[in-house]
Amino acid sequence: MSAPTPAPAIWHVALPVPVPRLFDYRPATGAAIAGDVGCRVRVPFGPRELVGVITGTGAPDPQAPELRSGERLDAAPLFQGELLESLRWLARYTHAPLGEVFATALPAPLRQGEALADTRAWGWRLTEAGLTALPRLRGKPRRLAELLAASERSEDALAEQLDDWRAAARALTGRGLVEREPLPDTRTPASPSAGPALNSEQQAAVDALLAARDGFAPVLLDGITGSGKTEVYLHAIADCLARGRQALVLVPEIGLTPQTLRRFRERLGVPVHALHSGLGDGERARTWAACLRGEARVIVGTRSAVFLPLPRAGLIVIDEEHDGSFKQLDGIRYHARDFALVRAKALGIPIVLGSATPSLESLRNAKAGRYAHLRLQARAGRARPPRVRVVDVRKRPLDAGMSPELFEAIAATLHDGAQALVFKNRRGYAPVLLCHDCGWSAQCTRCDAPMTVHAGGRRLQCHHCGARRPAPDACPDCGGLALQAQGAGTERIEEALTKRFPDVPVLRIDRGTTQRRDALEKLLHDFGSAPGILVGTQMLAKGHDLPNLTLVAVVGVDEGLFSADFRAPEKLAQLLIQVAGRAGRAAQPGDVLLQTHHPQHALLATLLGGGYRAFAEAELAQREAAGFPPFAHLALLRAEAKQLEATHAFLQAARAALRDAGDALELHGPLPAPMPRRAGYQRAQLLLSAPERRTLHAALDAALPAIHALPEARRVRWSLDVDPVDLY
DNA sequence: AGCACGCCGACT
DNA sequence: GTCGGCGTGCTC
Repeated sequence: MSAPTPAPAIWHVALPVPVPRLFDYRPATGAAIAGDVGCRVRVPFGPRELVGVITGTGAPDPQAPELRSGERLDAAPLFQGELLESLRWLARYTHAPLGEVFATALPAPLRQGEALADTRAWGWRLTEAGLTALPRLRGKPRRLAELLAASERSEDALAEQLDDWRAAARALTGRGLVEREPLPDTRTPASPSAGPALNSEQQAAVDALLAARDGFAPVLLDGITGSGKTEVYLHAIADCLARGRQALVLVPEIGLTPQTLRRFRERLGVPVHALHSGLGDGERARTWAACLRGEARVIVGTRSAVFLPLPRAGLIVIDEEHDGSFKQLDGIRYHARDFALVRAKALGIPIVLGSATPSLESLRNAKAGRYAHLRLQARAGRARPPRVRVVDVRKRPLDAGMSPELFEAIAATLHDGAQALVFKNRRGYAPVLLCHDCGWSAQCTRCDAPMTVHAGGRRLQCHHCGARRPAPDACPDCGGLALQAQGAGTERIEEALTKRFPDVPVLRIDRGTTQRRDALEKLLHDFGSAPGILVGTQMLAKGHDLPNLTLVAVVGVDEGLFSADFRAPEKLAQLLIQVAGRAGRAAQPGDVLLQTHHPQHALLATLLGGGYRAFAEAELAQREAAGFPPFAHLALLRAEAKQLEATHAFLQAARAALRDAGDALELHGPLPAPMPRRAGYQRAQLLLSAPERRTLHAALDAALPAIHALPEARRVRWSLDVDPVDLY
C-alpha cells in the first residue's frame, strides 16, 4: 500500500551555475503549484542570492536537510509550452545545466530578476494645473506644454517634435503640470507594399512555402547570389502576418544592416523588431517582452534571437544558413540554425534555410528528403554571372602579394570608371615579423602564435589574446637590423595600392577600421560609386550593394587550400562564391581574379568547372570516405590550465570514463589544441566521434556525471562542445 | 561560477 | 605579529 501522494510543497529550481542538478526550495509565501513552472524565483544560494527558473514542483525529500525558501518573481511564466520544452531539449543536447540554458535564453535584465519590461505605448497630456500655468512657463517646458495643450501626444510623436522633451516632461511632472498615461492599443493591420514582380522560380518557391504553411516544413532555399531570396522571404512573411502570426528571421552577425531593416519595414508595413549585439539591455528586454505578449510580429535578429518566445509563431527564416556565426563558441555552445529547426518542429511551422552556398549538412538533409529543396538559379532581372579567371602567380614578381596581372586588371577597371575589390582574409600589415639574418620571428609571449605587424610596421599585435607592443628596431636575438615584415595583410595591400593608384580613393574595410556597427555603412556611403579600390576581409564578402563594383580579386586563396581543419575546403568554397557574387551586379558582367600558386588544385577546378553544386557533391563524398560530419557526429572535450600536465591528467581520466561508457565511440586524444598555448593557458582536447548521434549522446549521458566528479576536473577549465565547427 | 574557509610569505 | 596568495569544497 502506497501512501497518498502528498500535495506538492516545494519547487525544483534550475539555477545559472555549472552544476548539472536542480535545487529545491519552498515558497516563502503560499503553496507551490504546477502553474509556477516557468516563473523566475529569487533564492538564497550559499552566501549569495541567485535568480533561477522553476522547472517543477514536488514533495520535499525526507532525507534532505531543511529547505531554504525563495520568492517567486513572475505572476505568469516566462517559459512555457514550446519554448520551455525546446530549452529542456537544448540542455540535454548540449549536455549543459538547464539553469545555464535558461540564463542564456534571457536578456540581462530578466536574468538579473527585473520585472518583465513594459511594452505599452505611452502618451503625455497636460493637467488642469498645467493649462493654468502654461503662460508662466518658458523655454523647453513651455514648448512641451503648448504641444500637449493642443492634444495628448505619444512618446514617439514627442521624440520627433521636440529634442530633449524627456527632461522637460520630468520637470513638469514634478510640479503636477503633465501626466504620463498608457495609450490604447492601436495595433494596425499590416499594410504591405508591393515589391518587384516575382520571376517564375521565385513564384514557385513562394507557392511551395504557402502550401506547406500549416505544419512543420523545413525548406532549403538554394538560390544563387542575386536570385532574390529575400523577396521569397518577404512574401512568405507577409502571408504569415496576414494570418495574424509572428515571423522570426535569423541573419548572420554582419547581415543585420539598417538597409535590411528598412526594406523589411517598408515592404511589410508593420513595425519590425531588430535584435542584435549592438542593442542596449533595456531594448533587448523590451523586444523579449513584446515577443512574449505576441505584440512583436516580425523580428529580425542574430543568433540569440532564436530564444525569443513566439506564442503566435507562423514562420522562421534562417538567412545565409551556412554562416559560421550561428554557432555560439563559448558558454552554451548552441547552433542557432539547428535549434531553430527543433523549435519549428515543436511549433509545427515552416522554416526556410536560405543560402547561395548551403552547408554540407543542409544539402545532405535535402538530398535525404528531410528538407524540401527549392532552387533559384536565375539572377533576378540581371545579366550574366561573373567571369572567373585563375591567375597563376608562381614565379611572378609580387608586390604585397599582388601580381602584375592583378594591377593591370585594376587599372583597366578604374579606366572604365568602375570599382575594384581586393579581398584578403588577413588583417594587419603583415602576418609575421622575421629577422632575415638569423630567422628570429616575433611570437606572442602568451600564445603559440606569431604576432601580426600593424600600423605600417610600427606595432605588433596578437590576434588571439589582444596583446600589443611596439615592433623592435633590431632583432632581439642577433641584434641585426634586417627585420622584415613577411606576407601581406589588408594594411599592407592598402599601402601598396595607394602607392600605385594615387589618384583614386583606396578604402580599407576590416575589424580595425570598423569597430562600430554603423561604421561600415558610413564608410561605404562616403566611398560612393566613383572609381576607387576597396580592400577588405570577410566583412566585405556579403551584404551592402556596391553597384559599380566590377572587379573582385582574391589574394591568399592558397591559405585556405591547405588547412588542417576538415571544414576549410567548405569555408573556402563558400567564401569564393560569396565574394564572386559581389562583382557584376551592375549592367556589365563582373570579373573575378583568383590568385594562387596551385592553379591545378582540385577544389578550384571543381568549383570553376561545376560551381558550388559540383564542389559540394565532391566534398560530401570526401567527408563520407573520411568519416567526418555529416556522416559522423562529433563532440569535443576541451581543457585548459596553467600546467600542461593538469590538462592531460583530466582528459586522460575523461577518456577512461568515456571508454567505459560506450565502445561504439571513437576517441582521439588527448591531443594538443591547434594553438597549444593561448593567453598563457596550455590547451588540449579530446575528440569524440560516433556514426550515430544517439551513440554519442548515450555515452556522454553515461560518462558526464563521473567526469564532473573527477578530482582532475577541478584543476582545469573544461568544456564540452557538441557538433563543434572548429576543431580547436 | 562565486564565495568562504584555510594554511604559508612580505609588509605596517 | 597581520594582510593576502590561491588550493579545495560546497551550494537545496
